[in-house]
Amino acid sequence: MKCSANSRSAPASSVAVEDYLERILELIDSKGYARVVDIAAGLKISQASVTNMVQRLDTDGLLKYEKYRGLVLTPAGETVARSITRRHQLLTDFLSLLGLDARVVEHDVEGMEHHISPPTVRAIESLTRLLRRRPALRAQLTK
Amino acid sequence: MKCSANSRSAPASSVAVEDYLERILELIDSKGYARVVDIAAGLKISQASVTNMVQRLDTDGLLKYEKYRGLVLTPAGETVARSITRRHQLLTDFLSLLGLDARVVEHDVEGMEHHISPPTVRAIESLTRLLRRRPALRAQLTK
DNA sequence: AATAAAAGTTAGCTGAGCCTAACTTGATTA
DNA sequence: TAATCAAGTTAGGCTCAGCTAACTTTTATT
Repeated sequence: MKCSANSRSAPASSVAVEDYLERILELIDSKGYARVVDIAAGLKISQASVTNMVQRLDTDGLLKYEKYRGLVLTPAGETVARSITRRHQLLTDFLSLLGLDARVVEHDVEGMEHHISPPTVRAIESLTRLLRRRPALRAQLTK
Repeated sequence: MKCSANSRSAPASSVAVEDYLERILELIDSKGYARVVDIAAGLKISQASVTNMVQRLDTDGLLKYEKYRGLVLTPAGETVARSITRRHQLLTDFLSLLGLDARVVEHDVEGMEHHISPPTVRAIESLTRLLRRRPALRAQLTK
């Protein structure tokens, strides 16, 4: 067969989907629930766009959504959300260790986090540990 | 004023625009010219899509395009193209030094290259030099 | 020079993901 | 409890960047 592994699944979570799930997980972890209005504010998009996407994420089995009532992540959705969150945290740690400005870090991480595959995540984790373990290395980075 | 620096410019080169310019530069550097059919093959999209985009890039001042005749990059286009090419090369070198498989490197670089800003480029260059200079460090990365 | 093949273009369509405006639902409070 | 206001939803529209099918132009072959 042409398609990989699971025959009836969502179309390999796009950048937008990952951004939504990441934000939703963060809201749930911090406030206990995720409202449309907060997701919209967090992603700096309109509430209408959020409603739309949330309906699609429900259809795709990434969350359970009840009109006007609220939403919860499904295990599948939480897996994606945790994965992107981990990549976000890792890249933030890594770039920060290189001495980059927090604003640059945030901006670049937001772009990069959607594009690193598991082996690369592991390799950067390894490198990050090394840089932490041996602060002297960091001193050699200037210029 | 609200918009930055130059009032009448292209909309801050999207991922797609960067992909086109990168491919065009590579074709010009290797064969001396860039044909629609080769750009299409390189990016794995239809010739029609290339024609469309090339017209837009002309409008945006990133290349000079003459129907049926061919195209050349403008200085502005070449600047963008060289910048993305540099980022591509740098990320490829960097991830390869971490011991990642060539296919993974290629895939991830293609995603990441559009999202690293100049300070991050410089920081990763610095780190890459360090890893090259001290091969023993690389040995400590496994696990 | 005629014709066949390759390259390039146009027209029209699609889907993702955003928007605004107008409407509905639910929560708050007078 | 009724009115108000915040939150949520729907409808319709836009841009970007891709597609196919049909057509035109250029190049190559005979």
